[in-house]
Amino acid sequence: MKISTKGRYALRLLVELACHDPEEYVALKDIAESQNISKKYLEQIVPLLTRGRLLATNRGYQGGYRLARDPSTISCWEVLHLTEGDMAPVSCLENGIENNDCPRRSECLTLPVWNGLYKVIREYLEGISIEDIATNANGTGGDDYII
Amino acid sequence: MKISTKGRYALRLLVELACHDPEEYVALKDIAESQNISKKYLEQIVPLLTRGRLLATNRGYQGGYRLARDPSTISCWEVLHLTEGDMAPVSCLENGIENNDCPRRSECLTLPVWNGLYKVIREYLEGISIEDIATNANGTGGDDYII
DNA sequence: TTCAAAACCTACCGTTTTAGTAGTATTATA
DNA sequence: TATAATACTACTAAAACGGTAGGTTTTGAA
Repeated sequence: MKISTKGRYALRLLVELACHDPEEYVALKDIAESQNISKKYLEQIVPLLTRGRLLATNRGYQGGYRLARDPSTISCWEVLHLTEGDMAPVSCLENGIENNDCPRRSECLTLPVWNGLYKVIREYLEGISIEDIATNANGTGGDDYII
Repeated sequence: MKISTKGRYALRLLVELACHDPEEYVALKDIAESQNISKKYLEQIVPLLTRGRLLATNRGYQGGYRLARDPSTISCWEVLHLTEGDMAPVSCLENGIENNDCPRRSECLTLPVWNGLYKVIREYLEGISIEDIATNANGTGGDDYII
């Protein structure tokens, strides 16, 4: 039950970009350095975000990445869904509870627990935007977000 | 970001026991059969629950397991914590946010996101007991728990 | 007292996922 | 055309996952 480095690094990268001029293209090298993440590994993560239309890219000299949308419209959920794949807490829910082909489905008493957990996680992460994080919008100076 | 079979099987086992006479010892063989889970694999999971004082056990002829506590006092959180280990969504939080020794800790903008996620997950799972599941306490006939 | 049914213990194992590294190709600008 | 950037693909060591296998110990009944 862990978020992998892919999702965590992607989030940090997007937050960092949200702190830059929205027009400016930032090179992966610089992000990797300031975030202390392997640039080569980031190269592998970033295409997930460009394909998901979260990042705009510029190749060649002085190229780099910038946010493709306003950071207030990009939710954590969207980022993690792109990088972590399906965020369902159990595989039985991966294609929606309706398309569950488990033979025990109808009698499974625990399935509603997982479905509710899925919902709780999704709603929490949908409620936090990249901008929220970049501006430390929980504000209180506390250690967590209360939405 | 998945609950493994250990946690899922453990939950199903406890729910099944909650449906039996609380005094009766049920053999693992029977649980494995009715739940369609490898008995040998369950043998590996069950000690986690006995050590956690959720199960009482009886060895030898006509032995088996029964719940050590009233199912209304056993929460999903407790079960998953015992079987899945620390349920923190990122390793940075595994020993509590205070004992995080990451050098980036103080400047890490994403940490509060994970801490809040941790909280949301914990509170949801703490709110559901084994008895709730066994009696299908969400009641509505819906697909998830709303606590 | 012996037999059988149960829990208990521990080693092993194939597969998948994770967290990268490495090298090359392509693109764009000065 | 040199250079600095992204893009793509292959590889890999280590860990986690989901079991299987085989033996030991305990207990109650015949």
